[in-house]
Amino acid sequence: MLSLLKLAPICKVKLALRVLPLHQCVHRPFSAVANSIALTLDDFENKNKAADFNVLFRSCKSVDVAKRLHAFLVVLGKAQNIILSAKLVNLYAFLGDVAFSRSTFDQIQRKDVFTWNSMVAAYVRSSRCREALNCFNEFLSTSDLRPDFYSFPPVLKACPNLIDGKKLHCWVVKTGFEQDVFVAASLIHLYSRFGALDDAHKLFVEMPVRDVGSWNAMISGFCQNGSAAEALDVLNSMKIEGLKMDTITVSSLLPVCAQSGDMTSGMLIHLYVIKHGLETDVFVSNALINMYSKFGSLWNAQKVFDDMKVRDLVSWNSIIAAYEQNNDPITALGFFKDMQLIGIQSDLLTVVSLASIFGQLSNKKNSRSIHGFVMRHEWLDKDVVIGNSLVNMYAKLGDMDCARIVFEQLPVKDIISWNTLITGYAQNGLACEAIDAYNMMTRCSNIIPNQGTWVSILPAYSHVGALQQGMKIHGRLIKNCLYLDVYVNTCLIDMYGKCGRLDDAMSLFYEVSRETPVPWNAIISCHGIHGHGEDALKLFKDMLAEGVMPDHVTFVSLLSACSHSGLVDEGQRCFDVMQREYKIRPSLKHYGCMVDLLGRAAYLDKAYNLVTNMPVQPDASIWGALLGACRIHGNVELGKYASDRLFEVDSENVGYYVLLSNMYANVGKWEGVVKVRSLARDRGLRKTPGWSSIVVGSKVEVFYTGNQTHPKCMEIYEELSILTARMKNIGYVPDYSFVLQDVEDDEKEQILMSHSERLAMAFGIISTPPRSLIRLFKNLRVCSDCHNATKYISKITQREIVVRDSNRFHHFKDGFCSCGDYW
DNA sequence: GTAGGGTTAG
Repeated sequence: MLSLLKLAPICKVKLALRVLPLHQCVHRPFSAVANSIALTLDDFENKNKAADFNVLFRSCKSVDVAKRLHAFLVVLGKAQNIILSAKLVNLYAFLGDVAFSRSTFDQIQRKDVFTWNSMVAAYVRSSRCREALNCFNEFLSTSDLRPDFYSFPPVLKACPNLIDGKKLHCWVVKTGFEQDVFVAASLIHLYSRFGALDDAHKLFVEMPVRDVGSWNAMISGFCQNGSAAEALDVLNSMKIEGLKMDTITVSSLLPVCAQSGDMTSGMLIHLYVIKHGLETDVFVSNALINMYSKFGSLWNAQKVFDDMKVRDLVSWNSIIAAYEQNNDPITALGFFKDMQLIGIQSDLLTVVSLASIFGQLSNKKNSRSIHGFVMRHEWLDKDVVIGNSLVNMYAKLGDMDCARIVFEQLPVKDIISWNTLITGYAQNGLACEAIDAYNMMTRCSNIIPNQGTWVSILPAYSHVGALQQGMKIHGRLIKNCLYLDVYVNTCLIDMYGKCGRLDDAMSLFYEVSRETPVPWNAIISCHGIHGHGEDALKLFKDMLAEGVMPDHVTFVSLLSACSHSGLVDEGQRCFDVMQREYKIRPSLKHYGCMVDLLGRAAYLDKAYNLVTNMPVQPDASIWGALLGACRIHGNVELGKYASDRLFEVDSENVGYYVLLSNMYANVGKWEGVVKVRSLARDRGLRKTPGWSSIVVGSKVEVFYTGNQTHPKCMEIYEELSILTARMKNIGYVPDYSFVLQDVEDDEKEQILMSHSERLAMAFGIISTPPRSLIRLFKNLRVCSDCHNATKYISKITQREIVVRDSNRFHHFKDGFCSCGDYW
C-alpha cells in the first residue's frame, strides 16, 4: 500500500484527503497519505515539482478537506513554512472561512509581507473591509516591513471613503507603485466607486501602459455610475487600440444596456459572447439572464439559463427574479423548488424574490413562513432591502397592520422603506394613513424624498381631494428644479384632474413629454370621470395621430369614459379595435367597463351575454356591474341572478347588499328588501367605512358616516335637520331602501342624514361664505339618496356643489346634476 | 508564493 502510494499520482492523495476522517490525519500522521504528501513537499521545496503541490491546494474544495491538508502539514512540521502557512490563510479565505484564515495567521511565528498581504486580502475577499484595514494598520505598526505593490489593491478595495482613498493615492504615488497596472486599476475603481469619474478618467488617460484590466476598470466605472454612453465610448477606443472584450468587459456592459434600454447593443454583445465562447463564464451568463429579464424577454433569459453548464446561486436568483418581475410568480416558484431540490441554499436575494412571489399570489400562509424565515436568520437587522420587501409583501396581501409592524421593527429605514409604506397605504385605499406616513417621513431629517415618494403621495392627495397639499408638492418640485419623470408628471396631471382642475391638468399635459401612453391614459381618465366622454375620444384620436401606441390601461380609461357618458356605440367600437388592431386581450377590468356601459344604457341582455361568454371567470366587479345596471332599470329577475352569483364570489361587501335592497325597493318588492336586510345581518358584514372629505381653508376635514366626535358636530346635525325639513317642503322623499338596518322610519331618516357626504356638506355650508362653491370627496360611490338630497340642497342654498366619488364627478347646480342622474 | 477590473435587489 505504502509503496503503491509512493509512486501514486497526486490524484490518489487528493482522493485520500477527501475521504480520510480528520482524526486519522492528526493521530496517524505517518500513514501512506502523509508519506505521499511528504514526498510532494520535498519536490515542492526542491523547486522541482512545485506544480504538484499547487494542485493539492487547489483540490481542496471545502473547509473540511483544507483542514485535513492543514493537519498533515502540522504533523509533518511544515505548518510554519513561510509559503505554505500563507497559502493556508488564502485557502481558508477562498473557501469562505475567514475565521480559520485568522487563526492560522495568528499561529504563524515569522510573518513576511506575503503573509500580511494574504491576511488583508482574505478579509477583503470576505467583504470584511473594516477588519482588512485594521489588519493593514496592524501590519504597519507592529512590523518593520514595508507594504509592496501587492499590498495596495486589496487595501484600496476596502477603503470606505474618498478622503481616505485620496490619502492612499498620495502614498501610492510617493512609493512609485502608481505605475503598476493592478494598483492603477484599483485606483480607477476606487474613484469611480465614489462617483469621482473625472479623477478616475484622468488617471486612466495618464496611464503609460494599459492592459485589458485597465480598460475594464474604466468601463466598469462608467457602467456602475449608469453612464452608458461614456462606457461605450471607452469601449470603442479600446477596440481601436486592438484589444478585445473579455468576460469582465462583457459582464460590466450588459447591466447598463438593460438600464438604458439599449436592447440592440445588448444583443450585439450576446452575439460577440457566442462567437468568442464567453458564455461558459457564469458571470456573463448571469448578466445575460438579467438583461433579458429587464427587457421582458423571458424566452431569451430562459434559453441562456438552459444552456448553462455550471450554475451558481446568482443564476438561480436571476431566473427566479426574471419570472417574478415579469408577473409570472408560478413559474418563478417552480424554479425556486428546482433550486431547493438540487440542494442550493437560498440567500437574502432569493428571499426578496420569494416575498414578492407570495405577495403577488396573495398566499398568506407562505408569506408568513417567509417572514418567520427572515426572523429566524435575523436578516431584518442585516439588510434593509429584506425588510422593505416584507413590508411590500404584506401591503400586496392587503394586510397593512402587519406591514406597519415590520416597518416599525426595521432598525434602519431608508427612503424605499417609507415609499413602500406610503404606497401600501395608498394602494389599499387608506389615503389618510398614507398622508400621515408621509408627514412622519418629512420629520426625519436623514430621509430625502425621491421620485418614488412623489409617485406614492400624490395619488393619496388626489384620493382625498387635497388639492392644496398636492399643489404644494408641485411647487416644491418646480422650485427645486427637480427633473420630473413621466410618472411624477402623470401623477400631477391625475391629481389636478381628480381634484376638479381639469384645465390645469390639461395645461400640464401639454407641457410634458407625451411619447408614452402613460400621461395620455391619465388625461383620458380625467375626462372620463368628469363625464366628458367625447373629449376623451378626441384625446384618444390625438394620441394615435402623434404615433403613441395605446396599452391596456388606455382602453380601461377610454371604455370607462364612454360608460360614464353613455357612449355605447363608441365604447363597443373601442372594445373591438383594442382586440382587432392592438391585439390586446381584454382583462376583467375591460369586461367590467363593457358590462357597465351596456347595462347602464339598458342593454341588459347584451351585458348578460357578454358576462356568460367571457373567456375568463367573472369576478365580483363584473357581477356587481350587472347588478348595478339591473337596479337602475328595475330588472329584478336578472338582478337576483347576478346577486346570487355575486354572493358566491364575494359575500362580504356591504355595498352589494345595498344595491340589491334598493333594487327591490324601487319596484316595491318590500319582502325582498326585508330578506336582504336579514341576509346582511346574518352574515355579519365587514363594512368598508364610508368617509367624505372637504377642504376648508387649508385643512382637510374627514367625516366618517355617523361621526359624532367632530367639534362642530352639534351645529352640523342642526343644519342637516333644518335642511331636511326645507327639502321635504319642496318635494324630497327619503329613500329608506339604502338603510340596511331594520329600524323605524324616523331612525332610518337619521341614518341617511348621518351619511358621511351629508355631514361634510353641512360642515361646508356652515363654514364657508354663502353661495360659495363646495367640493366634496367620497371614498365609495355616492349613495342615491344623498345624490337626490344634494340636488335639493344645491337649490335651497343656491350653491354649486361638486362631489367626486370613487367613480366620477357630480356637479350639482340649481337642483340638477351634471351627470343627468346617469351614473 | 500574493494583487486589479465583473453578474442578482425592495
